[in-house]
Amino acid sequence: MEKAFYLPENVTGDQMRAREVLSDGREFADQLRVMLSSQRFGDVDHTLSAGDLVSKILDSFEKSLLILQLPSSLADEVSQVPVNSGGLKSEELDSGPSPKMVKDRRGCFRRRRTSEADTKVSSTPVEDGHAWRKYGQKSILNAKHPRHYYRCTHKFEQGCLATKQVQKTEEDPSPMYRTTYYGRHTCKPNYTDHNQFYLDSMDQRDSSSKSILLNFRQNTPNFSPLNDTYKDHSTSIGNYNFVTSDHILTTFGSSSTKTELLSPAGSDHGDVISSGMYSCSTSTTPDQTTSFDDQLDMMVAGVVNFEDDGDDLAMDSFLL
DNA sequence: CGCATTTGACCCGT
DNA sequence: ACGGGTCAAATGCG
Repeated sequence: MEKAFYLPENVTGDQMRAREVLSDGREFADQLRVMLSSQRFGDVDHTLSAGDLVSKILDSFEKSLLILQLPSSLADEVSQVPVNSGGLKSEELDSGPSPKMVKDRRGCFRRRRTSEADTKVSSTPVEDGHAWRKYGQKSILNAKHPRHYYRCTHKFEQGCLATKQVQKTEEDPSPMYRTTYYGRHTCKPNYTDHNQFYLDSMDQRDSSSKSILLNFRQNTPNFSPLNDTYKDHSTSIGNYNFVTSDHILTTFGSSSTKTELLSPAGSDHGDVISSGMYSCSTSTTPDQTTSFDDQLDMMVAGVVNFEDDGDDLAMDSFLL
């Protein structure tokens, strides 16, 4: 089934709001470019303020994308709200946990409807660097093994609605694990998590540890930042910057894992944008000092394109 | 003792 | 009615 990314009619208000937010992002990116052109990397204080700007840019993108995807994403979120979130629930909260009333509320959640799902199949259970808490297990019809249900550990602290399902499939040569992710991680993992994941993915060095780069740029065919120089050093994890060798990588956006993005489920623009991480990598070597500024230009240009032509996002993705 | 997992109940969509 | 997703009490574990 194909998911409509955006329906222009009846959403002019959202469109205008998205433009406003994207304009903010463009302004922040511009400020960042000015900042970076006046100073080079290596200054700790400067890096911190640049990080603030990156966060603001990120926030603008996140908000605008959320606005533009409101029809579907909102429906998904609403579908996960307890049915009895009205009078009955508040009544119980006021009177304390009465076992019988609590029992009556069991399972009173609407089932998730058709939301975006990313599926990954691997020979071992996926280690995606996120903290999951198991909340259920079901035997599935015509399946030899039960399905396991996980939610983000930070669901209640940070309202993160990401969930995943893991099912062992009976393949002939060896058992495979099918992991299906629902929703995006809106939580902020701590540095320890990130560092551990970073180390893990660097250790594994297999196909699942490849990074994906979503580069905001115009359709300029002469620009190819992903030459061999970049391939071995760029790793993107969550919202933080990582320097590997002589490269600095700035990662935008939150995502559950990189490998999720490689699944067929993210084949259209809407899915990729909604579930992906948006990153921009560059080098700090002297002969490539213009790269970061160029890419910031392209990131801004991508926003401009978006505003000029809402249907054509003019964004390309690359595998590193 | 606090947190995670297990497991049967409960509810929703088809 | 049934299958699947989620809740929450019971249980396990460090």
